[in-house]
Amino acid sequence: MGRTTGSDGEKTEAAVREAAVSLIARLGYEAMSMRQLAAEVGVQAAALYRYFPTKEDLLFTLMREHMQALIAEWEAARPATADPATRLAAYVENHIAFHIGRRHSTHVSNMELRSLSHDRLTQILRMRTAYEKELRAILRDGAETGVFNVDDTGLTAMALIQMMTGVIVWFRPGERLSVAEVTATYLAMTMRLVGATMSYSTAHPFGHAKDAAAR
Amino acid sequence: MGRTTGSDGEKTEAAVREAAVSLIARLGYEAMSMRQLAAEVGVQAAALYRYFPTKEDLLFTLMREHMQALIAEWEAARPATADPATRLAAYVENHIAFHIGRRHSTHVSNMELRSLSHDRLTQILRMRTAYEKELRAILRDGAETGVFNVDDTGLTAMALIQMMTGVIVWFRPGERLSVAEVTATYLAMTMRLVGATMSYSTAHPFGHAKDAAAR
DNA sequence: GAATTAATTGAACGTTCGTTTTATTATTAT
DNA sequence: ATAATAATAAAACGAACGTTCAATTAATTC
Repeated sequence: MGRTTGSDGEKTEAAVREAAVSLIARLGYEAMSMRQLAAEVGVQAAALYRYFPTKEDLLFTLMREHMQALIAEWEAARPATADPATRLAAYVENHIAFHIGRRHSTHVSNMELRSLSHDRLTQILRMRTAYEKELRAILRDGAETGVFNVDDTGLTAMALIQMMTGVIVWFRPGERLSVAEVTATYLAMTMRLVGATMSYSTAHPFGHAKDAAAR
Repeated sequence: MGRTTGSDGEKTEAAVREAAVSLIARLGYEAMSMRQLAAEVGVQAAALYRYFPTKEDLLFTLMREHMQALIAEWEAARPATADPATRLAAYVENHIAFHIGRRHSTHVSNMELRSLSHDRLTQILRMRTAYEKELRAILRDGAETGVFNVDDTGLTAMALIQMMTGVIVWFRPGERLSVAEVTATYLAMTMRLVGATMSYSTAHPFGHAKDAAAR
């Protein structure tokens, strides 16, 4: 009853974050109790409040960092070229890689939005909108230069994002398909969907035969 | 204190179902309390237990009837033809119309699966799989007869369903786009996505110019 | 080595939860 | 009318919830 030998604030906080993402993804935010989370970390429930003032603060922190990481990875992967097809290919590849790599975190950020307060919901949605805006810009450029055949930029962006993010619902690493195969197939579907007529280059030119060109 | 004048079991049960779908869609299953639901119906919490033995029974009933309705509507809309493109068009149109018309119910059935017991989860997933199997069969027939260009039937089916169902996330009736416009655009995207080369007929040939043919 | 700070425990708080029980009233059948 | 039944209210149950508080021990600083 008191401080535990070898206890370390930073390690405990990291363990709490990790366990929380996993538990919330599996049980849902409302269904996960602070006592359950504490047990998973190997600590008493009261100890959690040293790191997160409330349960909602914990949820918000997880979501904010998820969105920040998503935006940061896209900014790192964004190609310098102005060619819409190449930019779209990079967006698809980055999006799928990120979401497959962070399935639990994505589940949390997509399914638990209603548990946030109004202000915090607005913050998260702002980040999401900023990320989606990048895709809309690519589609618009492609439509204007005639390399894409898109009816409605906004609608197509939403459809593509739903399609791509949906990969986490059914994809399980190590089963029938590899990440590279899934990415290649989604890339091909995306290019057909937007009616891409020109070739495009990809960040992984030697990964798979289908990567090389659209049609 | 006692039976209320004008009270009627059937009406109360219907009111409970309706209020439950709406409340669960808005707050989530775990976050909705039986007292909240009762208040929405205008009744005491204890009265709910006359119609549903437990909260989970209520959830399961809502989900089962949602899935049954989805399958029933598809069986009613399924065209007699063997032409894959026409069948795919009918599937897309039916799917989007159903999900836009039952946004709340869809939200419940898609987001609250983890609150079901193992056995009941299995039952719901079985129905879902049966429905998705229909789409896979259409894609397979199209791929085999050469009218579709599809890499992976199962993956494409999942991608299409995620894309189509995702419409409920952003679509709001009475805003920028009409249901007919959304359906037509999704149909066009679907046909490009599967690489359809032939024309197809639709159940709503006069609804929109884009309905008439692929490309 | 003493004082300070960091990390945690254990117990408790008031609230709310799903559910049950019992009594009471409206409706229906006889 | 009277008996039977259907539909509810009111109150209570124990359990679990998020959170707080005081005490206690480990690590760090001086």
